[in-house]
Formats: sequence, C-alpha cells, structure tokens
Amino acid sequence: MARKTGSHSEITGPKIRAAAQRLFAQDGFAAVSMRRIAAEVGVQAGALYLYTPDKQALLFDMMTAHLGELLEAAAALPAAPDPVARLDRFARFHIAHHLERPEAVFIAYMELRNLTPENFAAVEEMRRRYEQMLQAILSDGKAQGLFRIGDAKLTTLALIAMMNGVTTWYREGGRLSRSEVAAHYADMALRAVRA
Amino acid sequence: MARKTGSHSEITGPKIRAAAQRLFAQDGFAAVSMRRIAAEVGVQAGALYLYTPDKQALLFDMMTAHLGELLEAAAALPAAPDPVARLDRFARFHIAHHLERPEAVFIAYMELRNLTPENFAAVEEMRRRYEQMLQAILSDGKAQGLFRIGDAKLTTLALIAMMNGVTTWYREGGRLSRSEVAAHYADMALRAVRA
DNA sequence: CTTCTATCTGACCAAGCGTTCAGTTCAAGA
DNA sequence: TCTTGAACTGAACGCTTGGTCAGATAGAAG
Repeated sequence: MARKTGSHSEITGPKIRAAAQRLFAQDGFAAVSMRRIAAEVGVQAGALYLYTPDKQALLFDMMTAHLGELLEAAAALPAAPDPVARLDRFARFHIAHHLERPEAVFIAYMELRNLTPENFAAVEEMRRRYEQMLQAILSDGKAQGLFRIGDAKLTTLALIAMMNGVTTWYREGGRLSRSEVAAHYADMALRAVRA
Repeated sequence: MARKTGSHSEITGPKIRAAAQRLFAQDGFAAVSMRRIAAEVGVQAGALYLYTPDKQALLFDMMTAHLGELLEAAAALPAAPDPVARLDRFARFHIAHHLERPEAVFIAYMELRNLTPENFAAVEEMRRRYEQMLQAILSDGKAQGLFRIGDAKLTTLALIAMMNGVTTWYREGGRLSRSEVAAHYADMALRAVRA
C-alpha cells in the first residue's frame, strides 16, 4: 500500500497542523509524538515529513502564525482618540480574540521553553511588539492624566496576564457568554488604571 | 563501585527534590528524564527509586507540598475586619509568597496536565480551596457595599491570574523590588474591585 | 492508454525512555 | 573489630522516540 485514495496536500497539510495543535494543547509538545499526530490524521509518521522539516518547525510555525494573526488583528483595530476608549477596545478585542482560539493561545505561552533559542527569540519579539501596543495606550493615558499608573511596563504585564487567564477556565456554553466575560474584564482593566 | 562516601538519605532525598524542581521548571516535566535528574544529583538513575516510587510521584508530591504550604500560610494570615484591608493583605501575601518560590509556582500550574487523573483531582481540590479564600473576601466586600463586582467567581480568577503572572517576568535584582511589585499589584487589585 | 510525479507506506536506525534488580560498598552500632 | 543494613551502581528489560528512505500507488497530464 502506498498513496491513499483521495489524498491531497491541500487536505493533509491543514489536517496535520490542526491535529498537532489540538494534541499540543491537550498534552503538551514534549508529550506528543509524531506517531500520535500521524495516527490522528490517519497516516504513517513518515508522511508528516512531507509537510514539516521536523517537530520543532511544527511548533514554531504554529506560534508565529498565531502571533502574526494577533498582531495583524490588533493593528487593524479602529483608532480612537481617547486612551480610555482605546483601552476598552483593546481589552474587549483581546478577550474576544483569545476566546476564539484557546488552543493556539495556550500553546503560545505554555510551550515557549520547547522552542530552540533562535525560534524563541523570534517569538518573543512578536510578543513584545504586541505588549508594546498596550503599553503605548497606558503611557498615553498616563501622560494625559487619565490613568494613574505606577509603572506602565508592570501594569501592561499585569493586565495581559489577567486577560490571558480567561482561556484557562472559560468553557463554551457556560454560565457567562463571551461578550459578558469580555465586558467584565474590560471593566476591571479600566478601573485598575483609571485616575 | 556502590555506596558513595558521605552518602545519606537526609542529604540525597532533598537534593533529588531540588534538582527535579529546578529541571521541571526549566524544561518541563515531560522533557526531563530520570537520568538527567540523577546526573544533576550526582547519582545513577536507579538510586532515585529509593526516594520516589516513580516519576509521577515526584511531580505530585512537589505540587501538594507547594499547595499545602500555600494554604497553611494563607490560613495563618492575621485577620482583619474590613474586606478592603483583607484584600490588600491577601494580595501582598500572594505576591510575596509566589515571588519567593517561582519554580514551585510555575510547575504547579504548568504541569497540571501531566498528572494522573486522580492526582489532578487532588491538586485541583487544593487549588480550589485557595481560590475560595479570595472569593470569600470579595463576596464579603460586595455584601458590605465596599466592592462593586459583577461576578465574584470570575473576578477571583482574573485577580489570581493577574497576580500569578508576576512569576513569569520578575527577576531578582531588577528595576523593582519585591515589595514595590507587591504594592503595585495590590493597588491594582483593590482599584479593580472597589466601589 | 501511457507517463510522470505527488503522496504515502512500512521497515528501519540509533538513541533514549522509565523502571527493576542482583550485587557492591560504606557508615554506624555492638 | 565485626556485623548489619542503608545507599548506590551498572547492566539490563521492553518500549518509544524523532527521523530517513526505497519502493509502491494514486491522480493528473498528454
């Protein structure tokens, strides 16, 4: 037996990425074998190497795709003159965006230590750029006297950590809807920094 | 060669736990082999099994020890009649306690998925009890009209996530001291919930 | 119908995994 | 000094790992 009937790279490729993402999120990068990913796709392990040079690239590409999408979406946010409105918008966007792809989010900050040093540096740089967007809003608001903030960098990290946490507990069909959760978090973020 | 000169279970035991904790925090449970832990201690892999029944127990005991210590320390916090003071005290305690043992904290919430189902349930129960302490403070404050909170459970999770995040970036000898960081986080937590 | 190439199998490699255990050596008590 | 048991070694177990590759088969093109 060799080539499968109906096989196509445009089908198998995404299937592999999807299976890898699901399994990495569930059990962790180190605990998932290439054979298990292959089995999930319905293929032998060797076939995976037609689509990725190695396991590391599977993880790295997954992370950069996620962060690239995040940066792009954040950059496309409608501008607002008022830092208060911008923070509210940013917080709601962040929560909504993250709740829509919990697996990618989870992987992007749980599997950092499984990246090679070069890949880690690249991912960190993307993450830094994203955090910089939030920090700019906070600094602006502080300069305008709208926010009372001790340290903009620390506050940025605190708010991001708070908002990222939502993916660890939120479950579809639970007590609260996504927009209720987003509103609640945005409210807390604003109150934590407003003058 | 067999028994080492100067060897003693009261020395080797803690050494093993310390090495395992450092390595688990650095590279993750799944990525660390028993041989590597043994090498770190200066012993052969087989010797580890005099101190732990298996690798899983090494992780589980580490987590329960950490959470047990956390629960005990939190329970010993001096009481305060006012929910505002209690929240301030709790937040400062949480930050200080976590900054003193970043490795244990990191492991306790990064390696949950590497626990067997029974062990996971036990750890989750301890975590739940801790979160309950914070939730009680928030609910009290809400009942007394001191806090304006939409959902106490959600707020609890948001505050814990925010405060836990500190261990991912704080480095000894950095720009801010531990108590400055603790004060800043406590301030944000209070402002996020106060009426 | 034939040819070509994209796709996949299945066997294989060297290395490493968690764990066990018979045997060896040291420390401490008699 | 002798004995006993705690502490440890080193080899071995069966299995899994990431990765490679020659060969086989399917779909697409002519």
